[in-house]
Amino acid sequence: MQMTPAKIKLLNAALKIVRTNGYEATSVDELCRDAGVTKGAFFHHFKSKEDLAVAAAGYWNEVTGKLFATAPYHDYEDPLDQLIAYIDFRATLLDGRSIPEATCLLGTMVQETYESNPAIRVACCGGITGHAETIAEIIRAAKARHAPKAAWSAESLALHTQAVIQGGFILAKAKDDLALARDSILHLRRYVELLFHHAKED
Amino acid sequence: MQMTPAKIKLLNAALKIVRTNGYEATSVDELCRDAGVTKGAFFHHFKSKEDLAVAAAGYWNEVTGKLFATAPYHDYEDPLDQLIAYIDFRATLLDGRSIPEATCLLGTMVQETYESNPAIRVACCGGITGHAETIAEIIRAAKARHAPKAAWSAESLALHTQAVIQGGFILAKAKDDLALARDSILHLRRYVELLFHHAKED
DNA sequence: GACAATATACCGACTGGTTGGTACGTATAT
DNA sequence: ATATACGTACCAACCAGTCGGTATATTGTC
Repeated sequence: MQMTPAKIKLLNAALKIVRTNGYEATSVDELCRDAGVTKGAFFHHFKSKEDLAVAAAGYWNEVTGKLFATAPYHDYEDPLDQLIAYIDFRATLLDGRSIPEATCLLGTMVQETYESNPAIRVACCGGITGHAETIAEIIRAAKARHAPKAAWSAESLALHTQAVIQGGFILAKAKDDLALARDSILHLRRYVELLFHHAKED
Repeated sequence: MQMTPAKIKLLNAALKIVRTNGYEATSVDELCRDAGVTKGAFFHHFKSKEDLAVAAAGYWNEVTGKLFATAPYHDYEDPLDQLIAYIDFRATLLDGRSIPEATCLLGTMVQETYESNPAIRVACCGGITGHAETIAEIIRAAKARHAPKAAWSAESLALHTQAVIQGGFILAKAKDDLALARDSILHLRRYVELLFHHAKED
């Protein structure tokens, strides 16, 4: 998708401001000010504020999709190693970042809009489940190799990884400390290890 | 704290509407309409909308505090059984409820307000960590009895339980299905079992 | 126990600023 | 000559919050 400078600047502003203040508290004027464009430009590219949010979710998926596609966890041969490395990678994504920079646009937006803005909810759902599916693939391979008889499903565990990460962000926001998100990711890592360690014993 | 009818009605309206639409999207007028009182009553009892949010967080802690204090998980003798029963109890709290009814006011509010409304953030933090502390006590006892040498801390695991629950709510909102929250709680249950099962082996 | 004084609980019209969105103009590229 | 990409001025609706008012309890005084 080829994008004009004003559109990209508006999307980047949305990523930044919405993650900081949420969707409802973000005004179109503030978005325009931050992007350095006018309202005319805004409504030329997006037919409404809701439309911008949906586009921002898509843009977020593009940006983070590339980040994960080129991340080092793919380099391991054993899918279980890949999974553990993915979890560690999620932890390193917190390093040196402020809370708004570390948190997820989709989780932030869907919390506010799930009842009132179906279009945004669907866009956020697509992004989260889409990413979870890439992790589910890794888990499927790990399960096939190391725990073929395990009772849990790869899809469910993949979604659980996302729940832990999102929940960690909420605690981090509440306590104003990303260390809480890191701690929860560490528990997640231990869970996965125990899960496969346990399966190997049988 | 003795409360006048209008105040209680406003707080109950806040619990309902904020969990549905979020803090920013909830207007004072809507709150008054739902509570069946006027704006005069609102600003008589609360000096601002932010003040209402802080009071609502306190009210939430009161209501849920009683719920957990009288919950059946306390009846077990073994603290590990209590912990597992607590997790199961959290799962049953999802039964027959709509998403707004099942979700946590504090997690919803802090997501939107952590940067812009410090007073609300602090109130949410207090509620979450306060509840986590009651769980940490149970975990401390369980650890002392069953896993005294374990590497993880009771406080950290207690916070992790809250992160999983909060994260489950986000996935549930995204997919419009509370089953996702239930699934994550089930993974949490398994994690705790593995954690203690593993410790006993050593 | 009568009466005034004061405080509390609530009402509803109003205000000034902000909101998302529109109408219309212009510059540039094809 | 037409479409795209903006800019500027503007608007009605809505927002949180105010203000002067009333009704009812509570308290102090004799």
